[in-house]
Amino acid sequence: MTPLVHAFVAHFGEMGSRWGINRTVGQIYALIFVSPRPLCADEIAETLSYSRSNVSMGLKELQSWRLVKLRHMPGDRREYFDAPTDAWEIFRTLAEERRRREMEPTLSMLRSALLETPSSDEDRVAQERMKGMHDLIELMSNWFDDVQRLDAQTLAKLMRMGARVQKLLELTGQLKPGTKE
Amino acid sequence: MTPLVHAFVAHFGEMGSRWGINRTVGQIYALIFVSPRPLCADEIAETLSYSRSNVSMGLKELQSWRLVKLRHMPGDRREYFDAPTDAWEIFRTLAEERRRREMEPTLSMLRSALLETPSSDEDRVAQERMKGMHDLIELMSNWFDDVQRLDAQTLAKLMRMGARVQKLLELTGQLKPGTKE
DNA sequence: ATCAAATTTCAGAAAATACTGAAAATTCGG
DNA sequence: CCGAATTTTCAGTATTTTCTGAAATTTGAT
Repeated sequence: MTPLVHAFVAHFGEMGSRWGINRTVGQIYALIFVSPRPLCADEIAETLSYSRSNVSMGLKELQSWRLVKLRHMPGDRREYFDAPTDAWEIFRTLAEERRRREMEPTLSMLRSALLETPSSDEDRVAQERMKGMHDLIELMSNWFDDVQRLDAQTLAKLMRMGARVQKLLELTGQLKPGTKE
Repeated sequence: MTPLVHAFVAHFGEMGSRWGINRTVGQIYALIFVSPRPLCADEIAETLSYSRSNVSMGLKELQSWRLVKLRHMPGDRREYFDAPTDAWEIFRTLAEERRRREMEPTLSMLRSALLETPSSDEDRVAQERMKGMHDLIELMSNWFDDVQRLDAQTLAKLMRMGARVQKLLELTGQLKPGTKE
């Protein structure tokens, strides 16, 4: 590993826990991401000094996140892995997986909590707040869904417009501030 | 705790680790969020059966996330805590803190990695990929910044428009698909 | 200033998570 | 279908993180 790659891999190892993956998984991903060619488990284990079995589990985890893809090299039975390099594609995948893992379970818990008949004033207050949370999460979830369908270029343009989008829409009369709904 | 509140608190405890906070912190937050009045550390420790010191640390953590606010009750020297109930405000806070904790460190690592002179073809490939990642993270970061400034109502409207925003902007001629930049 | 009430700190215990090596299972060329 | 190459599983160990209780510190009313 060159010093440049080493620094990148180490950073992903350190950040891993903040991102909800562990050190090994972070480092494996980083290594595959910058590698000019697909890597097999043995090479990864060797490079990062992790046991073969740990790398195997890490690769499973990365596959479940859809962050790495399984490849086969002609005349070699080993499994090789590479990672999408298009940042937008990675972002889409991550957003989708995070929604699925971090938002959906909460959304369904909230949905059923809101169906319960409140047994006290406390419960009524609690349900009110859960309603606010539920509605926002649902809105965000649907928005994500929607926006996922735009192509990367359009999305990039919209992002570069940022808040100016609002001004523009006001002009078209589609978005009048101060109007309900 | 009523069964309704209990279910909510338990869910936040379980999801905590996925969200980058621990079980205690998740439960403390959930409890404060649905409570009709501010709570003091002792009440929280009592209700959740955690030690007083654990609750103290959890509250520190929640304050560092700006998810709970310190309050004082007249004639009582204990510290009470409540949480913003406006879902949009919570979302803004979370987005900002997550950017700060999960994106900024990586952005600065990438910035310095991109300043290095590549020592090989491997490094050149690695830098190319890091550039793609850097540019997207930076774009998202700036977009967040920008969008944070819009008021909740406008933001909600924009989200409800979702992908339709694109169609509308095409009409105004501000966003022509297939045009570079 | 004093002192009791309240909060924080921190070293060590408990719990959860990550990692390894050996054994089991799978895969595929012959 | 045999057997070597490869991957996966899993029980046990190591590491990290969380949690507690006791002691130290801070706070504010008198």
